[in-house]
Amino acid sequence: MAQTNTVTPLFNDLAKIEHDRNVACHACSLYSLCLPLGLDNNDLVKLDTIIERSQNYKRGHTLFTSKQPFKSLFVVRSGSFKTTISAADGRDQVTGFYFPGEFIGLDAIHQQNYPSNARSLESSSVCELPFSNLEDIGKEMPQLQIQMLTRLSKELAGDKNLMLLLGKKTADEKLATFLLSLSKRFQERGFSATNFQLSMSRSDIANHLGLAVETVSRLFSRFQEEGWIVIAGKSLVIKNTAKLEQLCG
Amino acid sequence: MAQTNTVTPLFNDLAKIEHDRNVACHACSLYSLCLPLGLDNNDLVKLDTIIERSQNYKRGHTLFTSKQPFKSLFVVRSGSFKTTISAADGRDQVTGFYFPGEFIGLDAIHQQNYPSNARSLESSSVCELPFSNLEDIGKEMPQLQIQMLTRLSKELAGDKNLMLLLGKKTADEKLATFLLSLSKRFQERGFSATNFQLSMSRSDIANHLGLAVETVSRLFSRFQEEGWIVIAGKSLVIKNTAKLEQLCG
DNA sequence: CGCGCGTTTGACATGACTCAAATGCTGTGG
DNA sequence: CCACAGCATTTGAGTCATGTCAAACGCGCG
Repeated sequence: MAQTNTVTPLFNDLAKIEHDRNVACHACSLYSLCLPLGLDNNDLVKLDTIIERSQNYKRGHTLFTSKQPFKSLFVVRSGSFKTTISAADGRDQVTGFYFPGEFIGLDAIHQQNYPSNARSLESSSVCELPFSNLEDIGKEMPQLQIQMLTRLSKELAGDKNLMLLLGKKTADEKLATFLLSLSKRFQERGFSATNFQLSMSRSDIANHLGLAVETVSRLFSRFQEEGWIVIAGKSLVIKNTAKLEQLCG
Repeated sequence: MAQTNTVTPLFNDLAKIEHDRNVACHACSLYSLCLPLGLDNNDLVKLDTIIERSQNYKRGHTLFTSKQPFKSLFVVRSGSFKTTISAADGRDQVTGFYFPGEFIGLDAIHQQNYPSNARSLESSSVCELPFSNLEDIGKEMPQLQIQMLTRLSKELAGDKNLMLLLGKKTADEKLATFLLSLSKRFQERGFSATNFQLSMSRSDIANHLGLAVETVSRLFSRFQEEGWIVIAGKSLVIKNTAKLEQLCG
């Protein structure tokens, strides 16, 4: 249980990370998690001229939908987002949740229009990378393209694991896996691995994990009865990480 | 029903596409589907010196497993492959099937070891791209990196659709979607969209779709009773594409 | 402060799984 | 070339995890 939360607030608030639109990459608190990692100073300056920093969006803001032409990639600067794809009949699947430093729109690079939809789960902001520019400067900044390849590959590997989750895991295993995945990502961002806010709704979680809302609700209740977590609305405390790891399957 | 099968054999045999190890990219029958697309002549010559063409593997050959260090990407030259990832307890998920011209190993770029396993489903061969080299020549052949980005993005988009399938679709919808996906990929390779061989076992199909083998078997039987397909062992004939499309959900 | 929606909880239904057994196919060795 | 062994596939019967329907609750937003 002995967590080393050096400079960590009790509850994360990703929306508060960075609201200043004028912070350059080299001064951004996300520097070590974000795109510019590995770029030299010259390239960093170039990148700063390309990136467009968004205003602060409120909850439910649509970054893009599958009907819109692909123009830009986005990196979350603060807050969080979800992406979804829609079947012909309107059913949709939450394909991912995105936190500061993570890319949104990587699945769009190869085509005219975004194949998915992206919207904010809370007060949020992004850095926007116009893609036409990015392609042009590929030759000038090969290191940036390597970064892009790395990011794409990482998301791909994550999605393969989600396929394992959706295809093979039980409801218990799904939720345990999901909670630990969130935990790890919060920790990577310097927040507590055991105390955080779920910015997404129960129904978003259920949808993402291929479950019914009611099932997720029941699981939360049972996990709490068992003493593995404490859940109150959107606030989550993980009390028994080892047990959850064991549950992951 | 009026299919225009111009130069198409009755049944596809991907294993027969190209067995000559000495065919250079520019002369390869897969040229238009493969990596070199968009490269100028100079780059194509360079690429030819980098690529290593494998011998002909037999069914069940392991290209790599998740324990091995990441060295190369592979492009299927003939035959077909499946990739899987394994959970801690040994359960595994078939994450994809790969046909001539398609990349295997893209999810490995960002890390030391392959995160998944790849093995051939039939007599098969590959072109191997040692990745260290590829990274070095990124500057020289930016167009190649764009191709890589495009491929990665395409696979990512495909995987998002698989998440929709695994998370939201019924067994009927899953199988219909799967069969049409195969159909489309065969057609892209110049084969019949309605007559082909399933190189993967029922249990591979079941696993990939998040179903039990018995369910898949029953579905094949029922689809046949309904007159939508004719299935005999590994040979499939699609009789009613429209119905399957309607079933996709 | 009150309305509305998100969440929780309960009761019941069912699609798909598991277990079991028959059948069929494939590759191998005599 | 055929016979056999072993594995893949099919088919049937019964169960179960999770979904669906319904209703109460309560938090958060306006």
